[in-house]
Amino acid sequence: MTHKRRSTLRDVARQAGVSVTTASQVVNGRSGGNIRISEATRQRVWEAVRTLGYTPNASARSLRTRKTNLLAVLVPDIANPFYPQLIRGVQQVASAEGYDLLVYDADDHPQREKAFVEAILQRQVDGVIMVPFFLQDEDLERITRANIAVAVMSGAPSMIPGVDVLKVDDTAALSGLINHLIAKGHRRIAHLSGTLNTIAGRGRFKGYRRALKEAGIPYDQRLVGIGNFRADCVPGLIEQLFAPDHPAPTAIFAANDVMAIAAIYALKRRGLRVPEDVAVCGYDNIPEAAAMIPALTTIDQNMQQEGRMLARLLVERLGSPTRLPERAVPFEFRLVIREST
Amino acid sequence: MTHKRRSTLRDVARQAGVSVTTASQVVNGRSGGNIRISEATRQRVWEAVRTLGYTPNASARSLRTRKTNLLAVLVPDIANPFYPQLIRGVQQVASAEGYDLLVYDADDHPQREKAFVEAILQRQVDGVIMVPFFLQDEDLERITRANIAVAVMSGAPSMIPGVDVLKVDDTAALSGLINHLIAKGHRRIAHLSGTLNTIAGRGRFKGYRRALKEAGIPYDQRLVGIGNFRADCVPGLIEQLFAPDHPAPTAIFAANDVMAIAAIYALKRRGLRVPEDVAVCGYDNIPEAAAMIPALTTIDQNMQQEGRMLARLLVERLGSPTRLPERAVPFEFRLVIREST
DNA sequence: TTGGTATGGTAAAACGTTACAGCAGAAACG
DNA sequence: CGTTTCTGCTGTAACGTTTTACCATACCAA
Repeated sequence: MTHKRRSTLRDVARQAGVSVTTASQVVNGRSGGNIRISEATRQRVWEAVRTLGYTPNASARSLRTRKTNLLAVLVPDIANPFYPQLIRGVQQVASAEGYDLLVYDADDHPQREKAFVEAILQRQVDGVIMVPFFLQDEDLERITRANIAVAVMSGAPSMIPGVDVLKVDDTAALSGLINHLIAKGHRRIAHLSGTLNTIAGRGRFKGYRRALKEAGIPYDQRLVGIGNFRADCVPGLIEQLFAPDHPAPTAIFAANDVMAIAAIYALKRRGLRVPEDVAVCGYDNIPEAAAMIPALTTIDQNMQQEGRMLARLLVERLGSPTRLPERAVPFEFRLVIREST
Repeated sequence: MTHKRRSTLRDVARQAGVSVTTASQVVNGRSGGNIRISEATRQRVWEAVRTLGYTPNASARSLRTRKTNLLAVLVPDIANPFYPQLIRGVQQVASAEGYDLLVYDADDHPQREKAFVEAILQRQVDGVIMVPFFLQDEDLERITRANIAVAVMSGAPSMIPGVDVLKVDDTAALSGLINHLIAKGHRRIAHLSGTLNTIAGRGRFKGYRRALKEAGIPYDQRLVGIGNFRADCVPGLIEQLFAPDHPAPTAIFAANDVMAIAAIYALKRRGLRVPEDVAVCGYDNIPEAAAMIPALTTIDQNMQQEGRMLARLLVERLGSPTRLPERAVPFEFRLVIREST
């Protein structure tokens, strides 16, 4: 069975008895400048559009206008509840502005991030939003050189021309969190780190060390477990932290909520109570954090709103006729103290 | 600052001293049929590609070939941990096959599902994968008429020509689950339903009623709370279920894990123990289900693998020169009994 | 009349690819 | 040596839009 050809603007024009140009102008709702079309022809064109079931061909349009109306978003691990929230936020403004969204899940593999770069270059997307874990500045520059707008969420605001960044400056929040633990009397505070070759992983680790230093607590290597932001690594790390060769921690700061929650369960399975025996806190404030028992103390970054902000930076840049200077927007953090500490 | 033009196939051809046609053939790695190109020319073309940093323009290519290499996936609620897993599965095979992925989060709004249809029609995506909650058969037909391959995950296998379906026939699993509860001695089994105008919501509700009937347990309207698949509705529903005007349930079957987990916490906050006082089970087997305490009894549908299967159905259909008949692939369920029952 | 200026349109050339048909030259064959 | 058959390549026409420049007519003022 051969499919009947999808109707084009030419068909519409013929049907309405006008030129292709006119049909195009009507469909695109042009009116400014010296484009004038009588109400009567408008009607006829729309009528033809309706009877033929015409839908514009996005490829042709993009080819001509050099605009794809496509945004891409790269996340390190879509299974982490943090990122779907971010994506939702991005999608809300993207779709309100007429953009569709390409989503790439790097699944924590560096080469998938690289592949992302290649893909968007071919696709000629209008803009990208990324939470890069492995990509270097040179990769970003390659993208901007291809005239693609970029907004990144990052802790290292390495000002690349034309790249907007949502600046994750969580020093204050991290200090607040650690100080909160200290105020509760904790001295042996452990850290479950994220992947350390990522910016977020390093940032949180550094924040932990800095806050300890400020409080005059010596750093103890045995109280740090190097993890990967995922739940699966946690049981093993807890094992290490509570090894009998050194005094056990009384509090744990995990690099994200996913690990913190996993830690709480691991502790419970060892017969330890949270927060009575060990206090636990996380980072992200994912939905589960508020719901669980004990409710998790954490740092909130309202991911949905962050997504919206990133998308907004992007569409502003895209909408502007002149080349905007890059911006660094700091993002608000909130220390959310709940039952787990 | 005006950007330097991105180089095209013409530039490559000129640089390599060959025709555009030849350049195209080399880049696309054509060799079959009567296309023959000497090794020497090949080298020169690739050399030119490299020095010019040439990247094919996807829009132009799509326009010409009528293939976008784009797949779209529609999910009802990306914040439900079930769907990111599905998306990941889809992406794994999609990207292995050279497709990029458009993701649409309906956020539980019917009109966003409608918008999805419009979007993919314009985009001329090659195929779509959907978990439609509100869309009707006629919407699907509209999509197939536009020559777009469709694979849906659905419990109502309404055989539309050209639409593959991953058939969610969970009757056996549901019976197994309820029978497990009955075997444990439960008679007053409550149900926290999902949104009832969705296929999944109705299906699970029906399964619950059927299983009760088979077991000879009378249906009690007061043991059913109409929910929405999200955690936020649960506390109120628990309130109702345990209202003093009727005997309280001793077991709860929630329409998905997200609600089941919320229910467990709501019960704990009321001072009830799970499973000693009330047994709770869910549906989906999201990652949290295994990790939490008490670990959740649930029905596993291995979402990542489902995503892979859906994507595979699609790419097979796309790869086939002849029009394949629609297929209905049943999907395996597994009753996962853990600590919560 | 002449010229100027709105008004409502149209023709043709892009945008960057790929598909199709064809065409030289060399080699093979009788 | 004439014909056929490979080999390796090229020219041109699409694909469906939007943009630019231009063209009729009609109307109005001088």
